[in-house]
Amino acid sequence: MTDGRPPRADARRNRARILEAAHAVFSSRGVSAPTEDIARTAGVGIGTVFRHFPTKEALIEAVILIRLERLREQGELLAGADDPGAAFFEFLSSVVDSSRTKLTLVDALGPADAVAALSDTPEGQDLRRLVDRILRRAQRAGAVRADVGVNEVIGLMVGCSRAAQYAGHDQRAVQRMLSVVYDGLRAHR
Amino acid sequence: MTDGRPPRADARRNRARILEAAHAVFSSRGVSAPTEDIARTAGVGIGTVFRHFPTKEALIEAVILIRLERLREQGELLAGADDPGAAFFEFLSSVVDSSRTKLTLVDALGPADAVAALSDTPEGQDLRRLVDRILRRAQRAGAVRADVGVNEVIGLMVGCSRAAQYAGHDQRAVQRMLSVVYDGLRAHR
Amino acid sequence: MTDGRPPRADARRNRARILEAAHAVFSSRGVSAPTEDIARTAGVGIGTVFRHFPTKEALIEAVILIRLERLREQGELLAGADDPGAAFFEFLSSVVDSSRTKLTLVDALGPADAVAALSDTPEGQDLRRLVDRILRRAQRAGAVRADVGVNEVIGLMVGCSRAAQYAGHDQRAVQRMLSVVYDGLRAHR
Amino acid sequence: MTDGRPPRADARRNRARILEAAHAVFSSRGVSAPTEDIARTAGVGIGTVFRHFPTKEALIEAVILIRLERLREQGELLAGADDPGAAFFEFLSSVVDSSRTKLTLVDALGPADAVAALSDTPEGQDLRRLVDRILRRAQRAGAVRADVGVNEVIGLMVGCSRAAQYAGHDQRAVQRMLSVVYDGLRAHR
DNA sequence: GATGAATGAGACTTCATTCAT
DNA sequence: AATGAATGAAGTCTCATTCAT
Repeated sequence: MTDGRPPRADARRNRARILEAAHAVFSSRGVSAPTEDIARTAGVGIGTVFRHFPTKEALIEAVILIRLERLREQGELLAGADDPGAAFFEFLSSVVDSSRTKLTLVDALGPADAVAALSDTPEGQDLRRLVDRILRRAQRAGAVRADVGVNEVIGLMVGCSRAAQYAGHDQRAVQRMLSVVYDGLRAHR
Repeated sequence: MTDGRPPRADARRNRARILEAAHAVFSSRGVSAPTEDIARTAGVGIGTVFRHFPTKEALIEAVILIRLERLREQGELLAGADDPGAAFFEFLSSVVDSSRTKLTLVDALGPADAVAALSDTPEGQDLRRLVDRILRRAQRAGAVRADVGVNEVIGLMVGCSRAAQYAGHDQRAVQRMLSVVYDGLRAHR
Repeated sequence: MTDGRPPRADARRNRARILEAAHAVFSSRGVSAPTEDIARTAGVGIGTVFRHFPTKEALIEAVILIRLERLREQGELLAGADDPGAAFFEFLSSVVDSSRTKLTLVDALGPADAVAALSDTPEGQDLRRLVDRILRRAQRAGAVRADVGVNEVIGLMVGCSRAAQYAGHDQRAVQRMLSVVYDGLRAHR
Repeated sequence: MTDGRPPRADARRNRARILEAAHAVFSSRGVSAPTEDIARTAGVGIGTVFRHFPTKEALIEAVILIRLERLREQGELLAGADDPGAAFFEFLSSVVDSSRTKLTLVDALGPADAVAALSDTPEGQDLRRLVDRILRRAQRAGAVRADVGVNEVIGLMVGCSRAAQYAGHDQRAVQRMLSVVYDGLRAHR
């Protein structure tokens, strides 16, 4: 009845297409884009979208979770890198880099919800733990000042993403802004 | 139509009330709040809102411009302060502080529009010039590193506002995040 | 602000038109008829319907309340009639007669809700009290058996309405069915 | 296609399960319950439901016909009972009793369709003939007044079912209402 | 100038029915 | 025969904007 059978091949394919389309549409036009457009982009009927994601919110969430997962994968690679300091800053950069879109990690949900998204969902907690690990390692290696915690780092990630978004195409400006924050994060004295 | 006569007293009063109401409503509930609610808060009919601001977008813009103006006033005060470095950082702090709302300076409009708002409007350009002045003074005084320009500073303001928004009520976290950025901004070595 | 001013003339006119249209449409095609059809019938936009009645349910309720009110008016006339027994049966007949439609007094809402509608709303309670009065008067006059109460009478009204609905156009059959129930209601021996 | 072969065993089993599930779901939640829920309750795919019953309406009809058939069976038993009057009233009671559900014999379809269902289908006509038989026997025995016919009796059954539905859980009220109608049906004077 | 009722496009969501697997 | 994913028409409701009062 409530079988654990794997979903049919076509269903899986459509689900992936919808997520891809949602990602594209949300990224370029914001989460307020009509669901119908996502369906069209995915090449499916709107009913199919709602079969896979019962509400629009669920769809947004799913797209965000994928983003979180991607970040986690990247972080996982860096968590064991030789140079803990370099790994930390590289991770920050990759987060910021992945936010050049209208669907920022957390902008999608209201600010309050954003915190929730990172605390309430297993994926969010995973990512949080990972950031914690990367951060502490860098701190132990003396590459990052000791008086910041995960919360501040995540906050700065969010802020830098926003700043980068603001700077738009001007990559040089982004680099300069990041270098300011990075300098601030480095152990001093 | 475009007679140069000054607006009637009640019209001016209504305009002010609408702007105040819009600020309150947008700040607490975001720009997607229905215009009708703003009219109700202002104690006027919805028709009056649209008479003063032909589209909702125009209303949002007007509210933002007021914010910019307030910032400019604060900046103006600091532009001549005794300690140029302190003035610079105080200005940053006041910008961040004024962003604890759902109507961030630039979140309101899409990122692209945001840049436009700061470049295209006279008010935006005024503010920009002011930031430039405060920044250069602090740099000449040796309080801020020389390799950042207005663009980066404004970008960091936006980013810090977002970060503060993210941190929500946790003022201590906000302080720690700001101290990181401020350290990064200070002249080093 | 929250003024008690009477609604504008055109609004009142539209409200009346919508109620009329809703009555007509619901009666002939059932409450599941789309709201759009009611709007079209009333000659207004669909937005106007929802401005006056925030949900479809509210519209249905309003239509039913009018029906209740009409019944109450008829009942009021009979409550003081010379022959209490005749008045009682006449009232029953008028209730049944008014139910030759797809919007029966209570069919509209689920059975449970129906009871609620007659108990929860002031209008329903008014009508209930009125039925009580007419019934008791007839009982005191010896025209109706003493062992039935308001609840049973209202239940029988509902049932007879349904039976009449079932019989459709065959008025003779309706008469015969009613005469059975009326005989049963008369005081015996 | 229309080969006379008997249906496969599993097909027959599924058909039965679907009808059972449809009965359960329609009874408790009304005919507007989604077909998908019936499929789930029956433990089959929705495609299977539509294979057996080409439209939802056909499914509703089938469920109703089963109800008619059950009634016919009960009636058949009573048709030969010793006391024709008691049999008649017992039959009425069992009809009313079987209607404590959201799928009343006839409520399911619009009133017009209901009559049709009882006249057009062989099952409906069978039941009608049966009611006729039970009624006439009771009339011959002097237990029921002579001036009512099948149509009125069926109409009263429908009405009493509705009245009982209205009374809901209050069985005492139901009894009192029925006693009124039964008294009215008895031969008088 | 002010009011707020009217408008209608468009958003989200449901569900009977079809059809590839 | 059975399955359940896909479909899209249709329904309810929102809200920026217009316009008669």
